[in-house]
Amino acid sequence: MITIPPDKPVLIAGPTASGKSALALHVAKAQGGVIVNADAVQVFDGWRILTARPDDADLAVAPHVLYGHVPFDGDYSVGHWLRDVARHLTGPRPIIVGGTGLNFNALTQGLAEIPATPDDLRTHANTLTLQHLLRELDPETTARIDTQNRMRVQRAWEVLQNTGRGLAAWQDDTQPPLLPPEDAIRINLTSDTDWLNDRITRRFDQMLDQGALDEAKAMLPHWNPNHLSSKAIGASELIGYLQGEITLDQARDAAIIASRQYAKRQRTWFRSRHKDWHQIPIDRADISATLRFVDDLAD
RNA sequence: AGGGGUAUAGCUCAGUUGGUAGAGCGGCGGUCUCCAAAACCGUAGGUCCCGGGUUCAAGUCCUGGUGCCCCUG
Repeated sequence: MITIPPDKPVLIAGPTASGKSALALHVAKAQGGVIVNADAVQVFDGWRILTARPDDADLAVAPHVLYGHVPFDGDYSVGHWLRDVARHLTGPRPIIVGGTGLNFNALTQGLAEIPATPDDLRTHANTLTLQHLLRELDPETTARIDTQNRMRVQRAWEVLQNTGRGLAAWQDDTQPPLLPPEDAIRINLTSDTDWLNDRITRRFDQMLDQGALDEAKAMLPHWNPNHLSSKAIGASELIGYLQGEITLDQARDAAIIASRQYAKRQRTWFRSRHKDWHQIPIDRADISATLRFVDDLAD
């Protein structure tokens, strides 16, 4: 049998459509545990098919947590996730799976504990120009961030405004991680790019077959591109089709391209940050062979 | 068959009064400690359909051909 130490959490990271969830499910089925979502978009309700959230059959196989537990119009971020995931580190062995690198980073490397930005401050910040934000930043922080990246600059500005302390100073005070890397079995799924791109295409068509359009129709009355859940790849594309702005083919192509680009970003992130994780080439092994590989890791 | 139009980067197109070419998208590489399925940065691609001509010089003008589109029969 599989001999993963029963108490060590399992971390499974990999690009979109690489088969992370299937692997997590197999591990859970074989040796128990709770599957914990580490994906930034699967936490939201709504868009279940489009975000490839586990279906009823999956849920029957193993307990799943942090999937669809946030309203589709709700707010969420790494901080929320870290607090949520903390509650699942003490019970049955968690199998933490997802494609959001920032989440794994916060979990295993730590995240500065900074008071949340109040809504009205965020709203106000949204109206300011990049130049204005930069002008009011502390030099320490300015030197550390990408000053051309509006979102990073605004985040830094909000922190300084809200707390009176620079983001750099906060980051320097980052506490030890909730889950040190060595305390977890870390699996990083890799694959040939062409292989994955093909899977991305097939998966989107599968989503359409499974009723992604009906899902989009159901979401249409509530559609608001500003909702975090609206960032799900394919959402704005399918809504655009339903609103007659583009053809279904165009929506499909755009969604597939966006997925490929997302996968590329994930690959870049994992390549640089998950160097010391176990690398599993998922495209060169079937699930059972991969499971044996996982099994070997624990020896 | 006749008339008109068009042919420039993988795709859609720009190229001013002739001075050997650009953009957007896509591709590829990278950054990123609280919007991360986000945001951002960098980079490689072109025998300008083919042949001939005018000219110091042609993507740009003339001519023959070919492909595609439209109109008329």
